[in-house]
Amino acid sequence: MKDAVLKSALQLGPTPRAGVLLPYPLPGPYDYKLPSGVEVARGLLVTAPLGPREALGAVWGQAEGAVGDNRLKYATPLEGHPVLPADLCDFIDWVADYTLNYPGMVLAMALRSRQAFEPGAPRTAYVRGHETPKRLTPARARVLEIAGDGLARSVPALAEEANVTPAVVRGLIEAGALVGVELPEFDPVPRPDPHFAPTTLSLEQEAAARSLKAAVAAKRFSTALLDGVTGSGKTETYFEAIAEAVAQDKQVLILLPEIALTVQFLDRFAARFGCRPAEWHSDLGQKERRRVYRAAMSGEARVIVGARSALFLPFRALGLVIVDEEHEQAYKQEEGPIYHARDMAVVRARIAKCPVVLASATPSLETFVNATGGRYAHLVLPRRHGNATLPEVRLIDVTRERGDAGTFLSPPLREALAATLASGEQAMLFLNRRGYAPLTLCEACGYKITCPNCSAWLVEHRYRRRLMCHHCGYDTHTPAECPQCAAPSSFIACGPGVERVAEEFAQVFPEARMAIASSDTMQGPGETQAAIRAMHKREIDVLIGTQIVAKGHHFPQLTLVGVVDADLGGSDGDMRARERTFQLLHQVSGRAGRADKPGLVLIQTRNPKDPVMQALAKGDRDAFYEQERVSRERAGSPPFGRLAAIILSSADADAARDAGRILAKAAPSARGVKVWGPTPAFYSLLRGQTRERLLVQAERGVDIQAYLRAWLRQAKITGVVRLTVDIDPMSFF
DNA sequence: AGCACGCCGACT
DNA sequence: GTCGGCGTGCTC
Repeated sequence: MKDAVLKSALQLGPTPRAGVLLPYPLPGPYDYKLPSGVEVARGLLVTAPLGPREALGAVWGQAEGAVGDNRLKYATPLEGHPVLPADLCDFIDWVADYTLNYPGMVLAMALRSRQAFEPGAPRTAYVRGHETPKRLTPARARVLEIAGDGLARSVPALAEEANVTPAVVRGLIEAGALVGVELPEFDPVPRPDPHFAPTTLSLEQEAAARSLKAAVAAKRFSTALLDGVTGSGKTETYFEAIAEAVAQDKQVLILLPEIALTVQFLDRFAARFGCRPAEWHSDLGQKERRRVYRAAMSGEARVIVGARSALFLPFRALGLVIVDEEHEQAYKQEEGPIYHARDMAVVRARIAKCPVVLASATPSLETFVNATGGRYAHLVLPRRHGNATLPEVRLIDVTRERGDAGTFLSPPLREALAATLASGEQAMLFLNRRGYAPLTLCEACGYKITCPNCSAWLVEHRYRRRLMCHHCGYDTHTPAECPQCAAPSSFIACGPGVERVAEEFAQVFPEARMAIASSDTMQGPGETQAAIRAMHKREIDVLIGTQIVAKGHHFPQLTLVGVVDADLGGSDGDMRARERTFQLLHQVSGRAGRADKPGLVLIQTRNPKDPVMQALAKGDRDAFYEQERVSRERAGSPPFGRLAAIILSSADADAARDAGRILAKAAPSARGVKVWGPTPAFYSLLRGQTRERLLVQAERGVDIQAYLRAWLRQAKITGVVRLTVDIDPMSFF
């Protein structure tokens, strides 16, 4: 086969040459010969020999010619010559350039599911043939009767319907009584119907929807922030934009921050459009992956909901991109090529010349600045849908209102819980900390139990009777005696985790029915759903949980939310800490008091004067954002300045530190650029790797990528130290 | 990313 | 004397 290709190439005139991008960390495309007659088309998928192996790659342009002709090997187009869309190729180049990654490694994200390109295995189904078998047993008769309706069925389907073994069906095929017909590999992807069940929108929703639909109809790049509190109906509003795009025969990409949310989302989508959209995320089965990938590439899949990686799907006719909960941290990819999916979604849309909609109740400051500054359209949905009112938020100063030592529910919170339970309503306690206690220390000598692989405390998980590292998964049991001073059973638990709050709650309210929801008490999403269902069915009165309960669940009877410790994550120096705290607590607060019942939110804090707490108590989001904007502008922080982090990691601690020093010394001086560090990363030891960080801070107009490229080109980091660049890091550490 | 080539310690 | 450690370099 391959010989034939080679031979024909030699005989039939000139051999085309092409630059082929391969999914490896190579500086650029490699030159290959193509079989004669094959056009050098950007995006053409090929297999190409690279050293000892055969790699999947894509034609990226004309051959460079730097490598001698005699050394060029043949790349072979994939069967059917599938071509990656031009806008995807441009996007890949752009991302590589922006994130300072090898283009091949970015291409690798688009080619992740290799199987998607292998020739499809068509399914064979069977219909009644002309022959009638000589021996017509009752089993055979049943099969033939079913097949008599002319509908093509697979062997297992026929066998099941006729209640016979597949062997009977095989026998009939053998006898010619059933004949095979080839079916396409997959059933057709259902097409969302824009007119299936249009929603009645409020006036504000209607106005926003009209604006979004106009943007879709304009078929050019634009950006809009859909800004509305929880329950204001953002989803229904952007569904109208989706309806418009589908009606225009365009494809839609909806990004969600995590797959856990999709089940609910898929159902809502189906209620509006008559079928579920296609899904794309990391734990999709191989077959489904292949199906969705191909359907994206053929244009058959109109709407695809996915996590970050869906940005790299080969959409044939992308007409709208939606980033829901655009402020979510989960959009930041922290491994491999580091990128922010929200920002890349904007770029993807710009290259595809289509609108992008960012939706949030608590936008990132970057997006807020862009929207209020006029760069993005700012569509505001000011009210909750229906008559539901926003909850009342009260701060509890735990430095004054404290209970007994070692308790975490203050007297006012206990009173409110008691009142809520007495009135037969539901409550939620929120604490963004898994496990029983975040720190275990020796009472005798002060020794703190830490992870051997990471510079982090081990967290006690009392249900599992383990001490666990939340960074690398290391776990162990509590030692019988202190490894430092050998004092027996001297360990005490410090601080609260959800398990400990649940324990205290059960002591105070022994008759109340409660459940804990945390990513580790739950055995996967199924159990989370169970806890949430129990809450819905009122089988429990109180749900105690981590962030997992903060997102997207509507409990009509939930009228009280207690935030056990609002001061977590208040690490000063991180410019986004306040913003994040605000976003999280706002989201949690939004759980209280829906469906006409007034809600109450009690926030326990040691700093009631803090602007974040004040903003929450007064319900004045924009004043808080404005204050944050000013402080960021003053500090030259994003979006008023640019940041990049360089991370040096190595199993050899000294090597990482040396590399950091050498690199810092080699930093070129440039106008408007400051280089900080090296300093140990916040978790300086992570999974056994020592990590040093340098931070580049640049003024807004500086080409920070060019600066980094010039710097890193001359300072070669070698061997055991790995260098990673994080453009637009989310924190300073 | 793989994989091969190439120089220094504990084994048949 | 060899087998094998992983450090460096190459793949069109």
